[in-house]
Amino acid sequence: MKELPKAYEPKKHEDKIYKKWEDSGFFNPDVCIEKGITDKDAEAFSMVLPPPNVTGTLHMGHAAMLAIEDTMVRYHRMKGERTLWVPGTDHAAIATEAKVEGILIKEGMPKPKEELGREAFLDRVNQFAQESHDTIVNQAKKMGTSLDWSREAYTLDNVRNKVVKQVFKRMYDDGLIYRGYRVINWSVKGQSTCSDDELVHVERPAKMYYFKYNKDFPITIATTRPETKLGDTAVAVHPEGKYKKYIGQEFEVENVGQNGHVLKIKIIGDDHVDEELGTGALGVTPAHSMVDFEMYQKQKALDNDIGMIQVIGEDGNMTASAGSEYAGKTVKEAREKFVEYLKEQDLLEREEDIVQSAGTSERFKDVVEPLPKTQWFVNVNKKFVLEKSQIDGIADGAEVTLKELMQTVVRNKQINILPERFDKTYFSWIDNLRDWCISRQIWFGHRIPVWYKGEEIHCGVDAPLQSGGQAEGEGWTQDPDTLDTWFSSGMWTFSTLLNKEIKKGESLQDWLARSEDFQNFHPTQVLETGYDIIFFWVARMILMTTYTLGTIPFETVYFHGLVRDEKGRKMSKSLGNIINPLDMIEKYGTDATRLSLIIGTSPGQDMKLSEEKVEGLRNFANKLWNISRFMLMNIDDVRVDVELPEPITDKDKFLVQWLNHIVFDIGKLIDEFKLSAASDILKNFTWSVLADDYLEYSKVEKNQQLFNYILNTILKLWHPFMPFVTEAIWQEMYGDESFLLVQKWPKVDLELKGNEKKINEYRSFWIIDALYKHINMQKSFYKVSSVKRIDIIVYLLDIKNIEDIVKRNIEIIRSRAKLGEINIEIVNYDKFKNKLIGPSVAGSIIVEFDLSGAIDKDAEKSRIEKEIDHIKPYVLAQTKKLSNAGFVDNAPVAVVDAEKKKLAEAVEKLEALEKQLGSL
RNA sequence: GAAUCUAUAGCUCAGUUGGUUAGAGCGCUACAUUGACAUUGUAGAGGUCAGAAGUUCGAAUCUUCUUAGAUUCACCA
Repeated sequence: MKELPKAYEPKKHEDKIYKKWEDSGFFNPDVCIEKGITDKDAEAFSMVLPPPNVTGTLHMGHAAMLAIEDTMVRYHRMKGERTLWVPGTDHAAIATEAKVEGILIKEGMPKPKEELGREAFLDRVNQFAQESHDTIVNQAKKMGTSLDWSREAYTLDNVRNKVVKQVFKRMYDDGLIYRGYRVINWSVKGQSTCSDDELVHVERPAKMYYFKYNKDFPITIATTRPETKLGDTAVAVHPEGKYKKYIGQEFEVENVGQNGHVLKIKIIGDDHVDEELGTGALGVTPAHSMVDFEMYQKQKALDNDIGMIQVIGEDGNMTASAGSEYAGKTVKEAREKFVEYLKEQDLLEREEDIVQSAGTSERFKDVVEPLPKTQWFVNVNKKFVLEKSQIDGIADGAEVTLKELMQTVVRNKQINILPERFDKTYFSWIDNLRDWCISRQIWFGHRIPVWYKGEEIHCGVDAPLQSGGQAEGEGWTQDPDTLDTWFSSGMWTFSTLLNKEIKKGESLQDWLARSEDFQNFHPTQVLETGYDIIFFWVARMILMTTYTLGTIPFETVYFHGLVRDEKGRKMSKSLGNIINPLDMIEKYGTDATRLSLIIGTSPGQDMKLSEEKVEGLRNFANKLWNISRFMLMNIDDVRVDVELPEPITDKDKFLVQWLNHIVFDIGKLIDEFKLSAASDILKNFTWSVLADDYLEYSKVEKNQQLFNYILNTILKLWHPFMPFVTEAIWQEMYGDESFLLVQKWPKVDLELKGNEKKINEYRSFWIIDALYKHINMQKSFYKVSSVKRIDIIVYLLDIKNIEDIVKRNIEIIRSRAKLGEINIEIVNYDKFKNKLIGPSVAGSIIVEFDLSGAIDKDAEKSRIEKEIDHIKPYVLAQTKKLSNAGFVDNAPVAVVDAEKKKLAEAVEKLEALEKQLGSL
């Protein structure tokens, strides 16, 4: 017999247990195989951790992700699968660089990059990344994550760098990566490009100006950005619209915005122009608008070069091309000056207040300036040959585009997205996808593996060699830019599984071939992440993996919702509503924190979290502890491998069939990714069925071996959700050489599951439970102290065959309901004529209480009346339903029978109640 | 402008392919409590399932519309 302390104190156990788990090596599938815990031929289950930013700290979003993933991983490990969960961190290029730059500036270095130079600056960033890396890793451990730390990866380490370069080169050779002069999103503040997906649209008030370039120009245009009009080269009108006649004409427009600024404006036709909007004509500024640039390209393809004038520079100021009066002015100053000029010249027809949404850089927060620049792009529409394909519907050597690859694997369900509705989001994103700008003008990241020497370009994994074979060839300089961070994270599922030993000159194919982890664990089974990075990351992984390997990166994508506060608002510093997971862990324990992020949530649906919820689950963890404490006090000798004994008593049979059912359901639900439902059902079973009912009944009569079996099973079932408290109990029971972490998941007794007759027999205890609850309720209703041992007579109506079971369990009832004498009589209903009795139990048992005149007649009367009011309409409705030919003819027989039965029971009950009322 | 999601008890949510007299937890009310657990137990009050129309023998569940809220994408001349 063991005795646990009275309450579970998470802090006393969690860190100690985590350390034991880590030391055991069981997070590593190789160790599990070596120690004979996992069969080497067992099915694989692998997952990568969406790498948190190195400079980040744990927030509720991470906590939810870690809780959900760890629950899946632990379940599969216990099922005996070769289970691998790979950890890692993301260098988060711009975010990290900007953070370190900010720190250095604060420390009194106004221009860190200039002052330190590339190498020294990067040293500082790397140093910072290393330090904060440990923070996030330790926080992940606090969550109880069973990640295999021996395989930890980093998006910017040597292995990842090598594979990034290899893939870049292959895409370059396939013509999918190209260098082009195009309009990109430029962050003046960050002095870098950003991709379309990194823009956040912000609503802000603006003014729309309607004007003509000059008095002689025939068409009025409208714009919110007059200053860019200094760089207009065309006016676009609808090809069939009111300005049709001007199409093809060219105007030399003088004095635009200032004396002497001449613009050549061609009138072009374009479908994009909407006659109803603005003036029905728009000034085309190819250098400072994506849409205008596309028109420019379209015209060029038609051999009609309309030209391009860049009037805003990378510093955010007007260029010399804007004219001498504007050059060097800020955009704002230029706009004011231009509008002033229009007014003076009487060219401004009207201005209008509007709300416009402006694209801002997610990282730098400033409004981006579209401008033309030579950058590296991934062409998503170009055909290439996919040599080897394991994608359904695409053969080896087929010609495809990246877009097609991304579409195919989701459409053919090789990749399943949960919840399914994100399919639509995914497809519509791909439909509108433009070429992906991958070069960034920052230093922290994978440097573009391209070297220039005059007009020559060299793309390769290594720098171009001189003929002598020394290092970097003379005269060659590497492109200074680095790659978009998502370019490297796009390879995360396979780049983390590569053999860490790098061989110079080796092809990716050979490298993959000698990477055991890759052979064993790719594709991964599940990718679990927030839906906010579906485009950034999920889509890019699909792109990179299908391209590089001709296969999928993962089979299922599971999106969790965003964690919001109890009012459904986003958690933010300014609102002061942030719930810090580490505070919750400190206060209520990791298990409660984890479960609060799983129970009551569903995929893709934002979840509201309150401290009260975590608190409630802390209570549950303690309940589980005390359930175990109680059971252990009643077991002389606990055994890990205890067998399920053949249940003898009615209550044991009842519990056994229910437990069997639960084991089946939990497994099924987890397999279907319904973690919330699984934990909810399990919690309900544990608290009300096991603790409140079964264990209470067991105080009268115990079965040690069954206790042992139930306890083992319940701890196993809970382990994936609440790893610490369950492991703590387990090790109290079996010593710290035994790990619940790697115990075998409980099995469903299929013989019992399939045997309906046996199940019915095992369930028959329900009538005893109902009888007990009925007695309890009556005592409560009549305000009889629950401990007062009153006498009762139990009348069994001789219509149901329940005599045996009631007699067998009479002691259980007496003891639990705290009764005195119980007499059992088998009677006919007539016995109750003109008598005051309570309602029946299931229409077959009537209980008479000896209250020695304690009954309040009025109270009883109103109670019965209330019950009659409740049941009467039901009987009427039910009768009507059953006399409706439409129902009886159309509904399935089983349904009709069930309804008939329900009616019969209700009628019986109603009659009894009416009789009682009459006797009052 | 387009798409998607949400609307069920005071609060947070369940409600499986349409067959419920619509459930749980928290909160509230009353009572109980000396060895598993006050981080507890028992009982109770509380809902015309956002609104309207339709399909059906039957709708919280399916369809359409309306209202409110949220998110994403696009446009922004």
